[in-house]
Amino acid sequence: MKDVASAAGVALKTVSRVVNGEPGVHPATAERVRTAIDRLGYSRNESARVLRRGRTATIGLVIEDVSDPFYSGLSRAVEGVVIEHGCLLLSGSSGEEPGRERELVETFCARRVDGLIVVPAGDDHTYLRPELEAGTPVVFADRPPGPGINVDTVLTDNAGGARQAVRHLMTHGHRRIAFLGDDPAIFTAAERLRGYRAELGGLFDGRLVSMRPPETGAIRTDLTRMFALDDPPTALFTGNGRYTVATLRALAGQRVALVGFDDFELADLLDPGVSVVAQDPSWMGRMAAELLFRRLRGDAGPPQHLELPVRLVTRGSGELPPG
Amino acid sequence: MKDVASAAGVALKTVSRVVNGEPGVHPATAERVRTAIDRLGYSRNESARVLRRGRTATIGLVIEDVSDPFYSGLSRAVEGVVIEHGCLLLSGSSGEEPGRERELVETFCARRVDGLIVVPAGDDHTYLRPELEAGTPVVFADRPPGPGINVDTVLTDNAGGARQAVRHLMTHGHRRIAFLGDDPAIFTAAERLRGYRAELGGLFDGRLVSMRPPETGAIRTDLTRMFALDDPPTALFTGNGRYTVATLRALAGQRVALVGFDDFELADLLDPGVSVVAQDPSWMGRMAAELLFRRLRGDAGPPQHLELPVRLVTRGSGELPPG
DNA sequence: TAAGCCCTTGACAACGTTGTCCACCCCTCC
DNA sequence: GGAGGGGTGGACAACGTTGTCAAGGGCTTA
Repeated sequence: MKDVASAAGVALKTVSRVVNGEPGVHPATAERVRTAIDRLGYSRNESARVLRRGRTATIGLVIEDVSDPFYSGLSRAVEGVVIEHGCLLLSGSSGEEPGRERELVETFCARRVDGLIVVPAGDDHTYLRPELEAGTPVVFADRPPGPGINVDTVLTDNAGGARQAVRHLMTHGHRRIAFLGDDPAIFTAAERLRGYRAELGGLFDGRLVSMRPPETGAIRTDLTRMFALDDPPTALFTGNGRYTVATLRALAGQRVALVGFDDFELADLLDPGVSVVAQDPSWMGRMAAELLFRRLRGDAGPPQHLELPVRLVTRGSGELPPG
Repeated sequence: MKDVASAAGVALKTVSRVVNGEPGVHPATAERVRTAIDRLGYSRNESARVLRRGRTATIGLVIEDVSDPFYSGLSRAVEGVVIEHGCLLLSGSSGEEPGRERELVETFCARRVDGLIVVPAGDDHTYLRPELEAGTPVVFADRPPGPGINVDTVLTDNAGGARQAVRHLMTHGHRRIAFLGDDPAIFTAAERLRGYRAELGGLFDGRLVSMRPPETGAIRTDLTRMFALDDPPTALFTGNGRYTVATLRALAGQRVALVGFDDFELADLLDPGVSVVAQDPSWMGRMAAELLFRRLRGDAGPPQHLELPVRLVTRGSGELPPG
């Protein structure tokens, strides 16, 4: 910038004014400056700008794993809104480890991101206190923050979705419905289990619940055990996209009524088509980002807690009769 | 930092030393400083640090679309390597628009990323010249840079993969093999078309080539036209994952021999299982990131051009006989 | 006991930008 | 013809950190 100034024969500040499109520069001068900029291939050093102005025009996004379609859809939507606002996105995957979640958040904060969107892995977020007090807006998505932290949150109607799935299966005559899902330490898994249990009411049977890693082998073991019961399950409810796929593999073509949580590509091409309770990850991402930018624009209202509805998509697998 | 210093009764520089774990600080002093840091909730301002040191510990990644499984897999792998090196990842999707690609790259450069990994959308990258001359390493992935730019590049053996796919179908008796793929303005599409054509040799027939948007409707139209020919195709080769899926939908259960480029989840659960030529997106991401960090470590050798092999995965759809 | 050395600490400048404030010039109006 | 005002341009400090250099103090050694 100094070089540009001397090349154009003007003061530093004038170059700054041209670069920032500030008024009060003679067109001819501005033109001379722009020529010098092009000739020298100058580009503004954003770090210095950030240091001086205090805003980084950067948003931090912590998710569980970019390569999971749910989170990559969410990422894409967040990115869209962020770019619209002239900002950039720093993102990282926590891999479901609370330690990495915290590390990522703290690194992002050290870089002074203007705001954060977090899909938490842990359940203690008191470490966010200093940042929140410093005025950095934070939005939680998919899962709520731990106790003692109250900020904007966008969740899915997990329990309601599970109830819909179970009700759908019951409508088609099923009374013995198994649940295959994640560790209930994960908020969404716990909520879905809760909805499943609530809808089943007296029909609930703990032997029909399997909480294992989402691997075909483990799931096959549990399915075998369940099918060997005197009153085996006639239908399955899978707790998320990964479980649905792993379960389909474990079934190896065996036709069993099934409804999954989360939609996935090709669900319609399988035989039978897989009925699901569909979330909309881009909607969630967009909502979270919009809440964040509302805060950045100065909205100081009480924290918002959104719960997005789900949609039952019937494709055949949920309509198979018992037996 | 100033506050921490005065709280601990030491000089600014001493705090800096403690924060950076530099030697030559008395343990007792260091402890006092750390206490002050905790009490005040201080966290280093990375922007200032960057300004002073000149390194941002940030890598920029430009891809086509995070929500595409190929690119999200690549992203995840890049992220892994980047984190291993203590850096963060700024990422953006070009959406296949050269303008956005350039904007993203320039924004990343203005933020002084230490290095860039680019899946280009355009074919003119002369705008990278100033950055390259300034010493910022750039690695191209999946597609090569435009003419006049010679930097590290990681590609897939697209033509070879296409040849394998076609050969596989020919082995199973097919002579009329259609190609459904992307606009050949896209490097990978052009290469796959080239491989397809080369392997077919004299059997090539332009009427069996369809290059349309990857939409089921458009593809169905073209398939209908092809199947109405006097000598209709008996097998299909689809140019990438999106085309494979769109084509399967367009076929609506009709059993036609098919091999697709790109593996995808559930390919094995369809009936028949879908045979594919599989790329490994995480391998590509890892290689690209490792080339980049090799440069950052000072390797000044000539630009490397890697071509990753593909793997034919047979699952049934490629082994269907003609007719 | 004094000289010399290492260990610890601190003062200061610099990174590249922008906000504040001031100086200048030319034009217009009294 | 002089004063005031709007339109330009520039000097300077500050953002928060780190690299350089030097100074102080205690210890060893002759």
